[in-house]
Amino acid sequence: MHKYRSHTCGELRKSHAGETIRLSGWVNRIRDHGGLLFIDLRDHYGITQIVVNPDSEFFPLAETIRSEWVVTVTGTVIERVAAAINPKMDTGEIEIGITGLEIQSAAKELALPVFGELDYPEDTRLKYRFLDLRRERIHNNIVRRSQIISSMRKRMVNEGFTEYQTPILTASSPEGARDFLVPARMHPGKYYALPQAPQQFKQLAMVAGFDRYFQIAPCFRDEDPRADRALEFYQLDIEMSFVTQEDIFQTIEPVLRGIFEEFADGKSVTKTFPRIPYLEAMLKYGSDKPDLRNPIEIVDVTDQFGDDSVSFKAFKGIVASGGSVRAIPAPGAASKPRSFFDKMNDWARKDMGAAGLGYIIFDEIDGEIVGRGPIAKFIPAEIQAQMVAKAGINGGDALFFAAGKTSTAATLAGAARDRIGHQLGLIDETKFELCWIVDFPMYEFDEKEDKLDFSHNPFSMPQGGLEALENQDPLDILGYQYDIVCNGFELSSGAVRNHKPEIMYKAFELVGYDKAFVDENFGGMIRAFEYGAPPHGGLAPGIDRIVMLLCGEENLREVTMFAMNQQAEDLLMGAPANVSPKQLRELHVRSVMPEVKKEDKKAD
RNA sequence: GGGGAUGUAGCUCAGUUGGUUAGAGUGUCGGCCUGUCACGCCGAAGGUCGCGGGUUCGAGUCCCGUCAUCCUCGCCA
Repeated sequence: MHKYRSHTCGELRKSHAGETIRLSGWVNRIRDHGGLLFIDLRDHYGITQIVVNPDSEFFPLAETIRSEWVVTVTGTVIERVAAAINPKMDTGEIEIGITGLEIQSAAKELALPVFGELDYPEDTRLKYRFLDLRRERIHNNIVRRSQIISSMRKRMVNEGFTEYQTPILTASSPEGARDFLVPARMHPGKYYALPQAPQQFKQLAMVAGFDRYFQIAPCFRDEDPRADRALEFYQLDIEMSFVTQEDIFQTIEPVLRGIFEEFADGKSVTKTFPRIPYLEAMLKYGSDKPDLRNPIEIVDVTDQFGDDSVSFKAFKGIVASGGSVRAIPAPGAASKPRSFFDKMNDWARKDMGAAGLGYIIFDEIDGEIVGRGPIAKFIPAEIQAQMVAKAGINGGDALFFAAGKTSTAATLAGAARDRIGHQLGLIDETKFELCWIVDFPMYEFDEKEDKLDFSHNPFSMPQGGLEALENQDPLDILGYQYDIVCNGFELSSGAVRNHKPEIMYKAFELVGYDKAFVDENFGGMIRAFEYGAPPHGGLAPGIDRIVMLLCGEENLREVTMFAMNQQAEDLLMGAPANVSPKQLRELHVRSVMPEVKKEDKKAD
């Protein structure tokens, strides 16, 4: 018999009764009846109950065993009597009568109990990740992640894509996120950068004639992490040649829908992804990553508040100065207490930094819809009726109002839409609602820098091409740029690329970068485009976020085997860490520590 | 860097208007227990109430500062 096991802990059934077998695993749980001892033995595959009788020579040893020890058990498969069957366990119809026991590895008192579904502090979980990962939920998540990635590969290959690798040590590129840098030992003072994405490489692969590229690509961005954002993450990176935006949609939508359907676990998945222009998304949902499970749709009521008959000065002033007012329906909110509306207002002021949220509550009285609330008296019934009609609401509903500069009002309205949707329980948790957001603007005005900037991806093809760049107001130019959004999370970003050098130079010129800058920073790609570049495009769905959604989790760490905390520290491995002076010398690097605040300065 | 929440036994938590010796569950240790599967029963050990200062006759509780963790804003083309 094999030294450690003949079967796994999830394998044995009634049909094995009478066989002599050997199992190895962790002790999940012990029930000591004094005269009779039960051990639940767990491995990756399942749990099997071991029985030890007091007349067994191994009884004294078995009594010393504790949770999470690793043991090897030899024994006979016994069919349980009817009363002893545990229908909750796959192996619940049998148990193992022990004839041999070997302790492979004992365990200290646990810093983190494996058994049970309790929540534990993140730092403890991360420090003892090897224990945490033994726990059923996260263990299953990690396995599911592997299955999802495996399915992605299979689907991509079936669509005629080929997987290629691109460098991890590459050149820093300006714009975008902060790069992780790696000192170049052989080139004092110079640095490699870890790729934020293999963007330029996959485009170069297209120029090289490979077509239909994909990669499970590791990406690195040195920015502060969030629940849905990590320093290092994986993209299903995709690029195709000789394609229009429509070709890309037709190719990728089935892949992504297929992945979601395969792992949705009973939740419904959007059949045909709606395509929502960016401007429409910003108006109706106040976000470029709308949660379409939320039925609320925002409407613009700037004209209503601008009407001469309205005397609500705060909003009239905003309208007069070119701002906007957006109305957010709150279905059924009329029955909510005053505190519901006050709290929304407090939230807008405190969390959103807004002046506040106006609101009107609408009641149906004798067949007529009548508004009430602090600002209702400033708005004539006729104007209120226009708002009701525009928002498509009824008696018993309310309208919140977000006012300000158009972009500010839109964003505030979007945040309010999310909040109202959640608080009124309008979010259908049984759905994956996917959509394309299309027609992103090429440029936006950067208020802080007081200059024009790329709003999305500088390598995208502007709609209208060179002609648009030369003749249109840059802020009106749209790009062949698109996102995939699911349940309020941006899953993917992509574009038809700009493969013409003259359009590239012009696109950069508009944001203040001259030819020399482009040549210096994107020299490889520009050069490539001068030697026969195919029209091409692609996108890059974020694998971690997809897995997170499909596992029903709200944090990437729940689907990441070895994760960092929010301070970007690996508490298990102790990264980042000091290195020796010798290592630094070899790299021609010296640390310059930040200045310490005065009161902290203490001799130690 | 800003905002919010949290911090009490190995772990999960309770702890009232400030008032005697800070509790429970679980785990650990000891005893009992032959059909449990969150086994049960009895007992014991286990605490810098995150840390520092202040108010007070008296602080886990109130105040100030600070640290840590998470969420979030900035940031993430």
